[in-house]
Amino acid sequence: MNNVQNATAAAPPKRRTRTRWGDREGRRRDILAAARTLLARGGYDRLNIRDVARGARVSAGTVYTYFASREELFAALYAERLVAFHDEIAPLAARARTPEQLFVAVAERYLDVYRVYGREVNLWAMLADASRLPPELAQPMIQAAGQIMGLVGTALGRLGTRLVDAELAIPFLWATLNGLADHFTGQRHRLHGFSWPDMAGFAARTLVTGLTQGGAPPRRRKERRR
Amino acid sequence: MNNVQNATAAAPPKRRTRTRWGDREGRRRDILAAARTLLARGGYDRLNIRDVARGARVSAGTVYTYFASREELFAALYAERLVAFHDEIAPLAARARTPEQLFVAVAERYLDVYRVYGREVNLWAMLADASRLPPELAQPMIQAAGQIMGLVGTALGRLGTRLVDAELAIPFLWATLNGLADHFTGQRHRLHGFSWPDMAGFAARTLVTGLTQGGAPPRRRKERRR
DNA sequence: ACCTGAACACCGTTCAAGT
DNA sequence: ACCTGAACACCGTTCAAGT
Repeated sequence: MNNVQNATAAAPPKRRTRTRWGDREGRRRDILAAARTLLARGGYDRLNIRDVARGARVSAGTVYTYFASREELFAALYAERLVAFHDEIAPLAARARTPEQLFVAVAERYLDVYRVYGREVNLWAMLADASRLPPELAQPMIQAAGQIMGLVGTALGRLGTRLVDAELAIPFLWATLNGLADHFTGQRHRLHGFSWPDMAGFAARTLVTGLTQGGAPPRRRKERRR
Repeated sequence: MNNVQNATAAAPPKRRTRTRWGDREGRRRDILAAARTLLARGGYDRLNIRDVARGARVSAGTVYTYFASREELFAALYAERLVAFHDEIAPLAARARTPEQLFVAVAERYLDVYRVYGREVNLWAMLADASRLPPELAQPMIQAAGQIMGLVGTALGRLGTRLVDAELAIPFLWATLNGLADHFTGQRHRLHGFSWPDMAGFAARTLVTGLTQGGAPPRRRKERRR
């Protein structure tokens, strides 16, 4: 879906020189486009309202007639990115032949998302107290997150993977994936020498083994199945 | 000049009421104490240089004669906190009877560290390009981190836990622990209903199982050992 | 009705001036 | 020698004033 709408190159000047007034839709897109560019260049730190305004050819004050805050502007782009992420991993999830492959493919793509959107701001914290984000921005994010989880769940089902405790496994995987992404999008991983592919593969094998065979209380030591 | 450098308890007030001048050691402690209080109250966001200065009863400019930047002041406290963390978990690591217990105990304590120091700033990224942090601040952090890893390694050895690939397992565990801590110190975990003890226990069982039994390339399906 | 941009209330950091 | 605090260069955000 997104691909068609993104053909916003060479903005069409309906009016004369001053297309400005009236077209709020178009200006909103201009603002989002300028913000997207800044974000891609340097993450949340680079998302400067004055730069956004300059990029969208409006004044700083005008940005605030479209988005209540810098955080909200960010949230709008994040929601959009989650949908794109879903669309990216959908074919990969359908194609994966093992749960390990699935994990590696998803993690690989998630790295790009995290690099731009995941570092400084915790959007889910904003979602948690609902008052902070207007429903029209919160709802798409929640929906996209749900669809991503559904996608993974479906793929695991197709592969016949039986998780020990799916309810706990999903947030656990989500936290783990964030931890790995944080590790590898920062410079922290330079303190040891491992590459992302090595680590992603190792994590995939470890997690799949743990999530399909683990889960019994730690004391018992007979067989894995009685 | 002074041979007995370690006898710095109870700073001698050579001057009258204004002990201020001269005693740089003491003032450095004042600044760190003020910063520590602010940090405990609200994390990196609350670490405001003007507030630190006020708390230490010096001017804002003076802070910069002790620490080159806000980040460096933070780093000094972080290094200190890592040493305290090591001392906290040392007896727990010695007492743990299973690797799962070890993980839960360490993770539990780490949550407090992460809540204050781990959120906004990635110190390890600073460490990675060495020029950004002076050696006298970097060295204690690296040393503390090494001692913590050594502690965990020793405990695992005592318990007879054989990791599939210890070299990869350590950074993997570190990333995972950070991911879980981030999940539970933010508000994100409210989106599902699980408590920290439930999740910590689940993570412990999953990771121990995965790290002791996993690791083989995903295609082979015979026994765990040939 | 919609937009502008000066102004406000903050930051981290610097540096001439004081003692 | 050491400390001060005004000043600088930035922020996100607001709002009286323009069109």
